[in-house]
Amino acid sequence: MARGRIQLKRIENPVHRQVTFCKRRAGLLKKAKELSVLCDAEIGLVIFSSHGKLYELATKGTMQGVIERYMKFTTGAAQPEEPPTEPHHHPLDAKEEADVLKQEIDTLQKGISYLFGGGTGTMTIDDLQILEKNLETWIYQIRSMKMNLMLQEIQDLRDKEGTLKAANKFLHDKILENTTAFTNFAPFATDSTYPLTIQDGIFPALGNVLG
Amino acid sequence: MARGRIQLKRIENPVHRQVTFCKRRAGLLKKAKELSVLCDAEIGLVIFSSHGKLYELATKGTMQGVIERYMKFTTGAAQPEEPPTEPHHHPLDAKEEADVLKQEIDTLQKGISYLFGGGTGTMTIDDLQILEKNLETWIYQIRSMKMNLMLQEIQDLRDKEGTLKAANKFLHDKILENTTAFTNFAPFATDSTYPLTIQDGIFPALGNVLG
DNA sequence: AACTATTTATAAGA
DNA sequence: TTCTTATAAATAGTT
Repeated sequence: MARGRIQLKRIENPVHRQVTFCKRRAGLLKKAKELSVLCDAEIGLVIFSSHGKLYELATKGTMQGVIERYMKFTTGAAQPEEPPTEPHHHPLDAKEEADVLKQEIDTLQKGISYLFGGGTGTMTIDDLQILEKNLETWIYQIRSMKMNLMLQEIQDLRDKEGTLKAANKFLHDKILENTTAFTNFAPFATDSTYPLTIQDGIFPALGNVLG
Repeated sequence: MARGRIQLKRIENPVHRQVTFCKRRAGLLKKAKELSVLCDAEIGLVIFSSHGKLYELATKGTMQGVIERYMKFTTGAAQPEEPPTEPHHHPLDAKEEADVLKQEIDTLQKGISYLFGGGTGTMTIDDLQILEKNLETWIYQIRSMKMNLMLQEIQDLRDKEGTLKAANKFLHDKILENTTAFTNFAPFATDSTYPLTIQDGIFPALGNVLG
């Protein structure tokens, strides 16, 4: 970020890499601390250097606390949706798929780095071809499956919406009818005409939805 | 850091705090990724906003992997924490996730550009192979965008469904109420009680939906 | 969400 | 490593 840009790729010179690691690590830890203080956020940051050394930061408590909170969050949030009534209510976790793709992309990126980084022969054409095939297949299969599920769910919801709209209109009309009949034939029971007024207050979106 | 310093303390104004959180969170994630790539480090970063929302970054694999490595490191040669179920992930906002992936792809594309720019200028087999992958990332980007739109539509339809369900139940109850009052006070108008029967016949899915 | 004046971070050099 | 310094990035305040 100074005296010339740098490419966003692994620094090959080990001395440069080490220096940059020191500087940027310090910067990153500082930034993390600042964000935590300024915005009242809990942050856990773990850095393993390429040599395997560990650097860590946990604001608001210990790293254990952050990890536990993370665990609770990830395992807890994934569970609570499982309505057995509908056949097409699979949780659409794009996250899981995204993680898979992210890994593939990382692998691919590493392959490219090897390829033009002196050509030390770690990645062959065949390796890349296999990698590419895998990625292509993965993307196609996962996307295809997910797309089908999503299209199905959209269709189901649309159908349900239509049914509900029709039912709603029907019931609405019936209330009008009943109210009219009621006031015509039994004016002494006018207290039962309030629903229409209350309804508009309770469901302000109703006109929008039914209109 | 711009247009005047800020105190290193919690920002009291909630709007300012939220804006700063967004900006600095993006900056921190970017810095973390850069450090990982430049210096070949494995980084796990977990951010809980003050409102409890989770943001995470794991370079080189999953957060589970980082946590396990951290555990192993801190507890010496302790057992790697048993994987609870799957490397489950919370349903992170799809747009957010797509943005992250878009950045990954941008990085990948930048690497490809570098390869082309720094090369001899002629297209080798390797170059063509990488170009092919570049095209693939474009496909992915387009699909990612489409997925976001679909997820949004599903959410909208779900919201609408909720509104309709509530409105429907309300109207349904009102009909019951009216009908009861009616038959109590005006038994001569029993023909107005038919809706409940017809309703079940016309909308067989209604019970399912409302139940 | 953009813009821009400043502050910060940092790459290169010593 | 650490210091310096020129320059790139980040971002606070504003629109």
